Amino acid sequence: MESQGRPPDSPGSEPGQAGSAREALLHATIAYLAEHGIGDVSLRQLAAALGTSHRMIIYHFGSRDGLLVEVVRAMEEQQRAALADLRREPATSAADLGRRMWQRLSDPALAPFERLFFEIYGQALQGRPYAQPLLDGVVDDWLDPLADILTQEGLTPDTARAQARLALATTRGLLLDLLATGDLEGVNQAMEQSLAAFERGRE
Amino acid sequence: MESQGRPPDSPGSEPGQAGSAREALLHATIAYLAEHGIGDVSLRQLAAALGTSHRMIIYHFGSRDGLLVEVVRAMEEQQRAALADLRREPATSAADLGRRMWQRLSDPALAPFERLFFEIYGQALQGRPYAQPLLDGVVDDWLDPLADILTQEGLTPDTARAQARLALATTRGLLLDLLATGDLEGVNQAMEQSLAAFERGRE
DNA sequence: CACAATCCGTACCACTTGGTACATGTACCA
DNA sequence: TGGTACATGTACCAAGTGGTACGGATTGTG
Repeated sequence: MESQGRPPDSPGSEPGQAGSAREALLHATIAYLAEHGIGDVSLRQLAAALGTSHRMIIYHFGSRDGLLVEVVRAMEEQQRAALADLRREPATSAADLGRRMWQRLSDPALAPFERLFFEIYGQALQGRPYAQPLLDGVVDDWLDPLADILTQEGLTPDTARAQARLALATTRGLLLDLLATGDLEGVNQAMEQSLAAFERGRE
Repeated sequence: MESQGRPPDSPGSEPGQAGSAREALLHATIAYLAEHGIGDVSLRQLAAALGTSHRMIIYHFGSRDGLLVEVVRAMEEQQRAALADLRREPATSAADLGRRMWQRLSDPALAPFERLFFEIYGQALQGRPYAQPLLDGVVDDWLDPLADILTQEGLTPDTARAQARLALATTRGLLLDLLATGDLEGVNQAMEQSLAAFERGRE
């Protein structure tokens, strides 16, 4: 008599996971936070906006922070998926690959998520516990695949790693700029300079 | 009979400003926030930590957000002062100047302030009103002086501006990396690659 | 002196917070 | 049919929130 009673709402979810109501709630939360930020959102505000009660959030995630942890985790998964996407595309050169990736990231449609990313990043740097999971791997998870691409271009492992780190930092720095100023053209020029300098170094 | 009564505690402050008690409170606040972040700090916690009462913060700054606005403003002033410092030093080349500036910024002693900076930046991107003053000029205030330095090196105004933007973004991106990973050596290597690439482009 | 201004503390308020207790509904299985 | 786990709503709580009212020092100036 170890499993009786009502199963989770929809049986089509991974084993060990709670039901799909939880999943739906999680994704709705991410969409909401992308628009409103994470800073001033209370259980009740959030629940009301999501059309449920704060009790449900507690039920599914244990606590407010429990929910936020899951949000961060889900966002990391999204990032990793984007990275996998990127690597599947056949690209002519590393620089061109960078160009395409940048074009993707600078799409205004992604801005809300990037704002959320930097907000949580900031919180994580200040030690807010729910945000900590983002910090682990926020750099390292990108370093290996980026360095891979660059070693395939003929860079030595050490240079490739440093260059990967640089590319990541440049991208994030320019995103920060873009989100603050909205000056897409100016930021694009800066990115182009960076890529051009890299190409010049390759010859 | 327009100015009678008790003057501010210490007479050594700008005219039109409130007294030095206010100033002292402000600086103590900055020091405190650098250590604890801005996210979860309430009036009362802050007042207690500063050895005063929350009433005093309201008295001097009108509201919690009023204080935070002043904190942000003061931090901007600090940034501008650092920039002025930087430009006063005679430097051999733009790249060397960049090296020295980076050495300064990557000093662990500055980490708390940089964490605070990025936290507020994140809040500003989400529209938190007190943080908005940081957003105006967070890029532009650096662009002109940096572009100046680069035009003096012989770059055309357009390239100088783009390069300035790039340098700023790279610096901030690498700081973000450094604060998350603590890997000073790795980040230094990336910065060195960036500066080397710039120098290579100059020949 | 009396007045004015700065400065600061105590007490209080209405409201919101995260979280809990408990009852209830619902769908499944034995 | 009755039990059980999932799911959800209502009511509640202690604690903390930003902010105000008000009273009182302190320290100058006329």
